[in-house]
Amino acid sequence: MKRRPTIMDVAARAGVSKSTVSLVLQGSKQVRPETRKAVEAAMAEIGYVYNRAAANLRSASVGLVGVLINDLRNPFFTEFATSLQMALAAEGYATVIANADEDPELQAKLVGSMIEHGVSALVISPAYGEAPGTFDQLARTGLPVLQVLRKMDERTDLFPFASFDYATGSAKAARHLLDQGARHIAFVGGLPGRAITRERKSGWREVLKAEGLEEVALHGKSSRAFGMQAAETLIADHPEVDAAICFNDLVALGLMAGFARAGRPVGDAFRVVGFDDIEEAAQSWPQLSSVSCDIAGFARDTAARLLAWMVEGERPEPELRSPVRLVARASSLGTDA
Amino acid sequence: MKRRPTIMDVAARAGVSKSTVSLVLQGSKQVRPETRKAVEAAMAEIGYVYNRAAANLRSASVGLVGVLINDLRNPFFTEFATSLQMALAAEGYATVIANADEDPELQAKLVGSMIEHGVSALVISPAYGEAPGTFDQLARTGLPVLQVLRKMDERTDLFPFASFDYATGSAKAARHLLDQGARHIAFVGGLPGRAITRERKSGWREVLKAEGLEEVALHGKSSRAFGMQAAETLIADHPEVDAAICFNDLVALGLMAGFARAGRPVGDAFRVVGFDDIEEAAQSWPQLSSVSCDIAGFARDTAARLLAWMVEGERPEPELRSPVRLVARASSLGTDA
DNA sequence: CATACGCTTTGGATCGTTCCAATTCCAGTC
DNA sequence: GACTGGAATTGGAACGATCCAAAGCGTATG
Repeated sequence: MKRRPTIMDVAARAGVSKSTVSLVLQGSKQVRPETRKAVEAAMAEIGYVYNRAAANLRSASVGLVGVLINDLRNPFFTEFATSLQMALAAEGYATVIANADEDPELQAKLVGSMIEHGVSALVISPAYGEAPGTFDQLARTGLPVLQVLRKMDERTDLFPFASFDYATGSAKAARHLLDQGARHIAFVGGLPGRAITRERKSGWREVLKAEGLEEVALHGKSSRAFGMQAAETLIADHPEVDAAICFNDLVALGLMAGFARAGRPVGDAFRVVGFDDIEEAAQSWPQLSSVSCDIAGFARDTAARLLAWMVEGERPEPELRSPVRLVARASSLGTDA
Repeated sequence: MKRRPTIMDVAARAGVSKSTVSLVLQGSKQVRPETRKAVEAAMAEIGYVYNRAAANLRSASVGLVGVLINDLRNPFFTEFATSLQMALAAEGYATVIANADEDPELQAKLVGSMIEHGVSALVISPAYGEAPGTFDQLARTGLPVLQVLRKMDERTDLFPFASFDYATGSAKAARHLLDQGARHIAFVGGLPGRAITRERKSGWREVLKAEGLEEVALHGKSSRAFGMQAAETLIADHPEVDAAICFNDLVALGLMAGFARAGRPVGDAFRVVGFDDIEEAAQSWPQLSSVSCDIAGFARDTAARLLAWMVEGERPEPELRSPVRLVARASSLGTDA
């Protein structure tokens, strides 16, 4: 088993000093082109691979960004993570993605592991729950840390927060359903007590209040399964309800499947709007109306804000809300449309 | 801006030498419990964080595994990656996940980046296409590399391969559809010419040949959108077809949505079986029959094989096929069932 | 009281890179 | 031919951990 070649081996092979090799590696323009060529040839010949650990030891590490996601199985978050990775890759930054699986303890472990591995910044969509000291540990490192999509720590001066303007989206959805003739709009999904549930309900609630309409809300896990179950509940216990805003598209798709199973397909007699506008929303039957969050664009903005912070030292504003857009499709417009 | 504390600072604070601190970090049992306590207290007080780069420099790096996935947006692969990460985390290994986005060049860059960051092993579900020298580069490093789910490099002695026994699954699905009374079974989805498409078709083809039945196959991207389009094609051009085996569940769900849109819901007059048994299969309407690949179990097995290789030096067998299971649901049994 | 023996602890060398100050090189000038 | 100045190159120190051989310490043994 031969050991991995180092810049010393490259230097010997190319007949220069290790310092010169280092300069070539850093793309310095003060080495003569011929020397550079020779060094590069030597590297190729002996199969040299850069040892970033050694480099990071000497100079403050740059170039590795940690992305920690509460639930990577949710396509919305997957899309965010992969878009962010691509945006950062375009700028020459490597990314490590990890999945906390909604487990605050695992999340704390992963944060520790990322810091140990020398990430120079962190983007985190936190898991809810008791995370003793995770954010204190982060604060102590002084690393740039961005909270996105969810907020665990209120110190947004330390950990700036960015998300979407869900409240306005929710209001848009409610107005749209009223325009389509709905009179009894339920809210379905979302765990009670969470900030994001409050936000996604707030616009709906205000519109209903303004119109003097009654509020029906069913809370639960944000899954397809809960959506199906909610369909049964609505049909049995709230027959007057003729439309629903769902916490997210997964719930909405489950709800539509539930109505289909009961022989009452969604579209004309019952209208549905979801949240997130995942890819599948445009491909379901009927096509699902949804409050569209441009997650890829959001990921690009996040990358830009993070880089401005890392490179220019320009601290982002503590709280940012990206605008959302209502995409009306057959599930709220009716199947003839 | 204060610099990050080192073991020297901890040592000074605890009144011991740096070597002792190092022993504590490594959990050596030859330090006196009281000394350990003192060191741990000192670490907590000054907020010490371990610098893994420095450690890896001295001792051959252990504990970081790279996971490179061709398409992380596909829930099947997301499930694999996250399950693998959790299985490895349970053994104390950190994992970095990256998404090659079906781009061989990006894949080559990511492989390079992972090696630079000192991963001690790699699990890769490769993107198809020209990847000049990516695997040669890997071979030179001598790292343990496992190919999973897809095979790019035929040198399975160097890069052992593991996947599912799709051929048998495909045969099971075809037999099942015949048992349900179908006579004209189409195969839908999968890009032509790819090994995985051949595998997932082969069992179907053999069964049809044995029964002397005609083969209809529609190839295309493995997406919902293609499934919907395929539904139209089948209805228009192949009205005799009364069942379909789909390349994966996404295509099957799209196909079902397409039939629903055409007013011909799947279940009794037309039967469908998919591949992968993703979570959504059990939650669609009608529920989707699927060739179930126990991806979480597969991920656990992969972790075990990888660790045996890394730790014991026990090279895995070059090719492994995990068994699959047909899960029959309403989409093939009929909606009354 | 000297010796031996575990159990703990320790100083120095080391890993592969970058940074810095110093040196060499080379053409141009007086 | 000596001197100058900028460009190119170089050797040594440094980064923060681990590893190793050796030393310290307290107790049991002869």
